[in-house]
Amino acid sequence: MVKAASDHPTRARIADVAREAGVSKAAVSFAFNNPGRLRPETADRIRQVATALGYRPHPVARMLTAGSTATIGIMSPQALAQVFANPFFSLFAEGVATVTEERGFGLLFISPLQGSLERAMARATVDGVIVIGLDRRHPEVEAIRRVGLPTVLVDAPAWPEHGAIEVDDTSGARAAAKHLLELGHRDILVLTMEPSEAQDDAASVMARRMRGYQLALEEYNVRLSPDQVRVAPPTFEGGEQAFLRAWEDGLRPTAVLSMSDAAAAGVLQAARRLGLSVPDDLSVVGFDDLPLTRFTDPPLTTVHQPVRRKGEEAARMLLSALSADGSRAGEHRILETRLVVRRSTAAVASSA
Amino acid sequence: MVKAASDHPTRARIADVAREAGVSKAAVSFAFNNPGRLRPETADRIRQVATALGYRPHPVARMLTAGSTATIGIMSPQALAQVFANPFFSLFAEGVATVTEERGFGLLFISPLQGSLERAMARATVDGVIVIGLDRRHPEVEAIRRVGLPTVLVDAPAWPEHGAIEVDDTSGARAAAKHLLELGHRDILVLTMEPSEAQDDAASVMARRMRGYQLALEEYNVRLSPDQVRVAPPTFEGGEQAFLRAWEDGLRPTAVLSMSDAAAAGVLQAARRLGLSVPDDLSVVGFDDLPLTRFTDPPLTTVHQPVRRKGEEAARMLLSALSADGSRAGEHRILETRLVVRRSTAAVASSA
DNA sequence: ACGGTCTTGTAAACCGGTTTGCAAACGGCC
DNA sequence: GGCCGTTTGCAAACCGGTTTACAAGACCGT
Repeated sequence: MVKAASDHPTRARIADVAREAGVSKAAVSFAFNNPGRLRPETADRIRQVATALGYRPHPVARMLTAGSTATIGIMSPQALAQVFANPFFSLFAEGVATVTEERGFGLLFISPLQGSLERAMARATVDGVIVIGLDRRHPEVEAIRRVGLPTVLVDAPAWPEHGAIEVDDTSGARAAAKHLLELGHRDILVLTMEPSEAQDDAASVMARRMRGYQLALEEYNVRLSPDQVRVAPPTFEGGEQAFLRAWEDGLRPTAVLSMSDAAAAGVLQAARRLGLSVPDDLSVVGFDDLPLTRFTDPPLTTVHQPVRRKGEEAARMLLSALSADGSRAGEHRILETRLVVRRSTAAVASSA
Repeated sequence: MVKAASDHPTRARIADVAREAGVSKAAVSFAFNNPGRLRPETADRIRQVATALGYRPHPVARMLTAGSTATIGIMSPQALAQVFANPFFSLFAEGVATVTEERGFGLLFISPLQGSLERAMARATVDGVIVIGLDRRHPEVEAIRRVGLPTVLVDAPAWPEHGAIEVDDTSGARAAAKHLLELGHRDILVLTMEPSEAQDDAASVMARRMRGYQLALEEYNVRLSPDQVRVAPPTFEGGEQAFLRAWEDGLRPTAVLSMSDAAAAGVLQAARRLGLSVPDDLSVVGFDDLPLTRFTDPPLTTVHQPVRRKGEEAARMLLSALSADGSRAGEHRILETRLVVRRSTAAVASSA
């Protein structure tokens, strides 16, 4: 292995400082971490030599003896580029970051390395992991578990020994559908986020949301044909395309239930292109209540979930599991969702 | 120091595996990293014992001997929460991530720890750093330099020995202003991102953009009163507030030059509230060309800068500096900007 | 002058791996 | 049977710090 290259010429080590200052390595270490053990003037001299040499203790070596990294990982199955492109993640990370930062912890993003999450996991120098976007079926999850790193699972039912944070997707989705039904809509297009195989896992976010929709629809005796459920990746383009295609296929829904705000925003755009007025000709409901709903025209009716708080709670749980007390070790929280009615929904037009 | 707590009960160490398999530590190491050195069946047996014990080599220890962390840092002076809330950063990080990930590097975010970037720096286990949002005046930059970590500075002139990536802010800003002037606008409100002290540094992004605006204005003999230059934090709310306040102060600009897209979007919203039609009554130009411009109504005219590519280039430069060849060590690149005219700008109304 | 406590510093062990140098066992060949 | 080259494994050194256990002086009281 070609070491160096990383440490430019060669950085000063503790031994260099010790030699230069005419003391032992231990003394140098004390000068930084336990100055009380040294005569003040000795400590000063050592520190001076250290700064003169541009010495900084090698963080990795320090971690090794400390036995902890003071860093936690956020692990997700997507490539990092996708993660950052997704405003949902940014918001979640924001929540995590506020608490880790406040407690002096670093934050490392763990994403598949050469396609393997496990490989990435093996290289990750973290004290604990927050897993998001991974349900129990993923084999990686079992791998993580075996490694025995403290873990909090987000949006997925956890094993009893680990913490978990979920959100009441079903109620939120149900409220969204009910809202449309109460406004008189019967012809509804549903936009889900991923192909339906992924929905088979009853524990997945999408399955839970779909169940919520269905619950409300059944109350009103409305049936959804398979044609009325379409996949729209949670992006602006995803929603735009999906709606346009549905329109081309002859569908003429009066309302859209989207599982993501981004796709909902795309639908807004598509509607404009088709000359449809929102909400007069078409009602649209999103999901998540991301900041981007502030930009849309009209402002988007959507299901709010406390994404940032989800991140905060996950971080707090994990940190508590790390700190010896471990009070919240196996905790399992479900946060609430609620419908936020803005201006993208209205009563169905009286006739065609 | 309370070690453990991080390693749940106590994870298996290499010595445990060695004892259990009846071999030496060296053999265990070989079984993973250099199986050729062992008789195949021995290697197999060792690996079996290892997985049985749930052993994974301690990544920190590994780093220490490897002499490299295979991780690079993105350092910014803002708190992480702000970083993730800022779509500009997300986009930049996206660029960085695509190349680091592809090359098998991890990504660590470095932000001030208890107010000190230097402290954060000291704890960061990285092979190199990409610095963004920090100009040369920051004392921390000198500190980093002393530490001698390979560095690439983004949006700030670098020292000769380090790489740097900039963007031609001035030309972009100038084109934006010129565009408005050609449309006949003479009464223009400028929205900058931070208080003016920060603009004093001629090297700062804001100063460069302001210079671009001024250059165009001078060409048309248009003067800006101090009142016409306002601070709007690069957020939706920032732009909204700033415009409303200007309006209250009696200003009646026909156009707005915003240094951020987010603030520009806020202006759009404010205009709507004031009953102004964009672009008929008010023209708005943003900066950066972030994805959010897709959501605004009307689509935002803005200055495009290749944010993602900036991230990619920065990462590539740093990685090249790390790899022994170091071909691009002291490189200094300036990427282009260009005006993207969409639908938030139009000729000034013929009269009042 | 002597034993006891405090101060100041050092040597060595340790964290958990990787790598080098050496040695025992093995096999082939003359 | 003796010599030599491979295989296969081990012991020990090392990465760069921290921490423990101990020692040498200084200081103190009696």
